[in-house]
Amino acid sequence: MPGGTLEVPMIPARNLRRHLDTLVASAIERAIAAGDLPEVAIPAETVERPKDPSHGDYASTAALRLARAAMRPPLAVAEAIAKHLERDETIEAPRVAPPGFLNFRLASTYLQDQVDAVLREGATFADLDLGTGKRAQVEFVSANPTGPLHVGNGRGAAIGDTLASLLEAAGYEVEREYYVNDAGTQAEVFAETLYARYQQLFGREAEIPPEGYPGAYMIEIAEQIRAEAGDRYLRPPGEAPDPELGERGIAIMLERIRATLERFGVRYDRWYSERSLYRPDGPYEQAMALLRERGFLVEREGALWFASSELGESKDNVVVRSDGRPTYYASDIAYHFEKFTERGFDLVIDVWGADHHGHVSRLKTAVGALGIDPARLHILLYQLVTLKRGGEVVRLSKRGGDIITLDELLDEVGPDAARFFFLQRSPGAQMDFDLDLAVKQSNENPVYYVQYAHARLSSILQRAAEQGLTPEGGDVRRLDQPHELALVREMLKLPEVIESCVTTFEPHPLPQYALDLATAFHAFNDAFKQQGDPLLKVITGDEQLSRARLKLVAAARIVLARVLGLMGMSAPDRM
RNA sequence: GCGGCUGUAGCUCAGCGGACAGAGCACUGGUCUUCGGAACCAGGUGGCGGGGGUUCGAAUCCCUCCAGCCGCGCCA
Repeated sequence: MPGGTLEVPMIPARNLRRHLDTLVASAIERAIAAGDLPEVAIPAETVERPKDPSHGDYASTAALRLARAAMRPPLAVAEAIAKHLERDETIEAPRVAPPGFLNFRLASTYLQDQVDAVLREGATFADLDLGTGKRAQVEFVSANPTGPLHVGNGRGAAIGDTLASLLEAAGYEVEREYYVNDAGTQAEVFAETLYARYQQLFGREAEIPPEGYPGAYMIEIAEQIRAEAGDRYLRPPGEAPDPELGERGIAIMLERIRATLERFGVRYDRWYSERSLYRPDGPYEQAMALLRERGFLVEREGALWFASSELGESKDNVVVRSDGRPTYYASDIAYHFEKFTERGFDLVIDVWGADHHGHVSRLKTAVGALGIDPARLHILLYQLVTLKRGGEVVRLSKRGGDIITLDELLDEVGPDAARFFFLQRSPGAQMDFDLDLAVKQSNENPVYYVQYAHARLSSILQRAAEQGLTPEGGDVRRLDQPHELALVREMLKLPEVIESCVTTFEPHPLPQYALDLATAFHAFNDAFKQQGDPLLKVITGDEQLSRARLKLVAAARIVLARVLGLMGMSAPDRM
């Protein structure tokens, strides 16, 4: 640190946009005070990133928005704002561009200083404080433990897990949860199917129920139980199965699901049993009591209904069937009641397959009826996945039980590529998963392009270290080449990318950003080849310059590793 | 029938009120005796499903039509 000079706290990259917004707003105020602009309301948040980098790093549309109220041409308004704009260390002089934009370019010295800032912040670079002090829960996958996870569940897993990581980066304290449907009809049918397969192993005639699970995995589970417990669950013909058999089967299925997810890089903080909602004086009883108290429960046709039509829903919905058993809807109400009250999450995110979208509004209505602000619940829907191979759609037939499992996908393309491809598309878009492209270990595959950049970064640092060269003592002011500054510019976008992902609850900008960052690095790294100038290499004869560039390399590596980490992908040092 | 999602470059998809519409793949032509070529540079490609409207400005908002998918059980 240079001594003697006044230390002004540097504007961190994560606050740049807001900082520029403030600069523009106060410039407008001063312009008004000076009589260069008439009295007008000051627009908020006018600064954005222009699509075209030649327009600068940021641009304000304030003049375009004010023109009408100010009764002046937008260009004149822009000039007036520019005239009064206070400059600081972050930007160069703003430029006015037709039809009335105010364009900002980050100052080279600011960019250079950010390299040191990244090195100082390390893995916490790009952390935000949006969620500081708040607790969030992300519940995802939550597939019925009645069969193996399929490819669609993989999409939900990638989205949910990455969203959780993004929330953590934004300062939230996050819990990842899997809701286990171990109660209800599906679990019963599963148990019946399992008992049928189990009996078959002992040579009995037994048929799986019409709506049962025909997949071969049910035979495997039955075999596993026979191997562990012999004929303990065999009952006289015609009798209902031992409830413990079903439980044991579900436990086995769940363990398989857990192993698949682990392989995919997903770890849960909690596996929440649906059945546990029904404990005495538990969430189910409490939630229903509260709804009854508030007059939202009505008995009709022998069943108990939630009077959701009074609350704007298209119809009422059954919560307790006429046979006395609660519906899944009742479970979900109780489950969410428990999330908000007993566990006190500030924010709850459910990641669901789009086939459940009809349930979204109903659940939010119920949450509201329980006195909880429905805005605290965000339900993220993702569309179905189609697999493609050789340009042909891989047909998925659920009937025959020959779905493509997530395990099979992981066998074929590996977790890193699978996650990258799942994350690339916005959740709302149906996606085609191109197996051919995902498997390719070549430049055609964006996954390797990104990871390769990380490996190259690592390799440079290592090679330098072998020559006794480290970033230590490098002077970032030596970083003045266009490719160097372009790389820094790209690095500084990460906090904004994270903020955007978190506020929209959608992680899909991450892969594109990873690609952009990798591109900026590759261009920087190969500039010397392109320009035929060996002095542009990181490791040159100029030791001080080398150290400065090693700082840039080390900082870029930190940022790229962070992005890969957020996506749940590995950041290899060699490939 | 009602409701939701989707329709953007040859393919897969971003962009969702602002500056000539972008990325990856595919395609074409170059670079470099390579700090790892799984690299770099350059190039063409569409005017955003059709129509109407709002706006200084629309792929982005509104209306309508068309197409695909999903939902509308005392299944989850």
